[in-house]
This record gives sequence, C-alpha cells and structure tokens, in this order.
Amino acid sequence: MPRKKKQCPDVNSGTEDYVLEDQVGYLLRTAGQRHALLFQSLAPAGLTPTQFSALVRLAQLGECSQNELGRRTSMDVATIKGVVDRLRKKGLVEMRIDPNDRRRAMLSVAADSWELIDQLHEAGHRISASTMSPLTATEKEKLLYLLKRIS
Amino acid sequence: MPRKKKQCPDVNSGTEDYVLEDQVGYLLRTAGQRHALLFQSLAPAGLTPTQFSALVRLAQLGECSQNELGRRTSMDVATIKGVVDRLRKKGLVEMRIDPNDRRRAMLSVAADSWELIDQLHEAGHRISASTMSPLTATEKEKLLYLLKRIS
DNA sequence: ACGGTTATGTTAGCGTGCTAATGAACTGCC
DNA sequence: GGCAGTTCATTAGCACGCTAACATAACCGT
Repeated sequence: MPRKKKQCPDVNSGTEDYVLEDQVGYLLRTAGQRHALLFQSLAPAGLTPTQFSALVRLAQLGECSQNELGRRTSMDVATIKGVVDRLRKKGLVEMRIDPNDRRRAMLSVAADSWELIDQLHEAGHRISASTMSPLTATEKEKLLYLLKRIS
Repeated sequence: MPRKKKQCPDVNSGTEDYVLEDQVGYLLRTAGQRHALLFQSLAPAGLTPTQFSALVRLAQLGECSQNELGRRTSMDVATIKGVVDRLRKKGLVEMRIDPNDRRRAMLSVAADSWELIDQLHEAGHRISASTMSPLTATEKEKLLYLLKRIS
C-alpha cells in the first residue's frame, strides 16, 4: 500500500510534508542566484561566471583544445563553444588549428590579455569572499568540503 | 604597488594562487549540474526543476497571481512567465483573469492534476535524498543550513 | 477628477546548459 | 590498405535566468 495522504501534519512519522525551501536543489539555485549577482558587480571586463572560469582555466593550461577546456571547466561541448566564441569576440582568447590534428581548435589567452588574468584571480577571491561573507571561516571550509562531495 | 606575479608558488603568503575548483561559484555550478541530472531521471511527467518548484508552490498556495508565484519560487517575472506557459501547455496549470484586478492572471493547479502533486512530493524527497546521498545525516543538515545562510 | 506612482504582465535580447544529429578527421585493428 | 570506432567541432532546438523597455491597470494624494 502506498504512503497515505497526510491526515495530521505532525503525526506523519518522519515524512514531514514537502517544504520547497528546504530542498538542496532549490537552495543550490537560490545560492547560485545570489552568487551570480555578486559576480556581476565584482567581475572585471564584464565577464560572466563561465567566461571567467574558462579564461582562468585556459590561462592555467597554457594552450588546449576547445573540448578539453570544456571538460576541465565542467562545460558541455555545446556550451563551451558559445563561451569561447564570446571570449574570442572580446579578443581575450585566440584560436589556431592544430597542424597535427586538423579537427582540433587550439586555444590560448591572447598575448595582450595576460595582464587581465592577475586581476581575475584577485577579483575571484573577492567574489568568493563576499558570497560566503555570512559564514565563519570554519563554515566556509565546511561548505566547500560538502559541495565537493555532492559535485 | 600591486601584487607581484608569483615567483615561487609556496612562498606567496596566504594568497595561495587561485584554484578554480575550490571556489564557491564553481562548486555551486557543478553541484547544480549533478542535481539536475538526478532530477531528470527521477522527476515525474518530465518536469524540470523550475517547473517542479512552481507547481509544488502553486499547489501549496491554492491560487495566486503569476508574479507572486514567481516571487515565492525565486523566479524572475520573465522566467516565471515561460515556466507557467509550459505548465499550461502541459495542462497542469490553469489561468483566469482576476475580476477585481484585470491586470492579474490568477493561476491554479488543474483540477485533474492534484493526483500528480502527491507524486511530486515523494519524487522530490527521493531526488533530494539521492543528491545528498554521499553525505551523512549530520552533513546533510549542515549543508542545507549553510546554503540557506548564503542564499 | 486628475496626475504621478506603483504593480502586473508581455516582449526582445543575451548568455548559460542540455540533447541529438551531423560531418570531418584521426586511430586501431585486421 | 581499409573499415570500424572514436574524437572533435558545429548546429538546431529547448529550457532557464537575467535586463530593459513597454503597455495596461490600479492606487493615492491633492
């Protein structure tokens, strides 16, 4: 027999009726919204969070293919394409065809954009800090730890 | 004088170079991705997370305007419109004009869809459970608590 | 009663994020 | 050498999520 409809909200064992704002998915979304807002006001060059991630990762890797950059930033092939396109349009990323594999689009940070990378790192720290500003140092650690576990 | 470029990665005081996968924003995104995947495989009626939220909330409220439903589910006026449109197209939500305020579109769960709501609550619990399955009970509590604080 | 403010909903436009289908290029195995 | 399978990139289509601009309707103070 399937679960009964609630008769009296409190009697219902531990099943306590569904409260939307207590669900991980909902909270991940709302926390993400707040973070996006902070990001927008603190990120240099009008970079979006994903553009930021892609650029920082590319700077770290030096040079890599579009698909690999996607994998290293948890982005879909279709998503990373759009992100890279916009970064190229802004002149922050350059592309050349890999002579050893003519399918591959090798990407790199534009020569005159390395200066921006340092700013990104600093801005990134500020953004993370303000996103987690309601928390104590221990709580920040704990949050990152828990998020990694469910990622 | 601005911060120096790193010379030796370890000497650099506490500033420890920017590690993308240790940033809240990045982790919120990747955790959200994993959750979305689980959601997709466990949600009834092909509902997306936002459609799910809107429908559950509407069921809870009984009847309310589109804008209010948006506010109560942390969705933009533009976003909630699209979500409601799709729920209406699926026949799960009905709309009527408020006779007392001809701007307002009063929404309600379609009469024959109340059966679905119970399924949604159960599915919701399963989805939250599997998203947080890597965590212990205490950790789950803690994660929800911390996410609420930064939302 | 009127004129400014505020609230509701719509639209257009941009940027993620996914699936699925396609074509082109490489790799391996026989 | 050649075929099969894999990998890389692109495209189309759908669904959020935001801003900005707009039109309509209600409200409020004078």
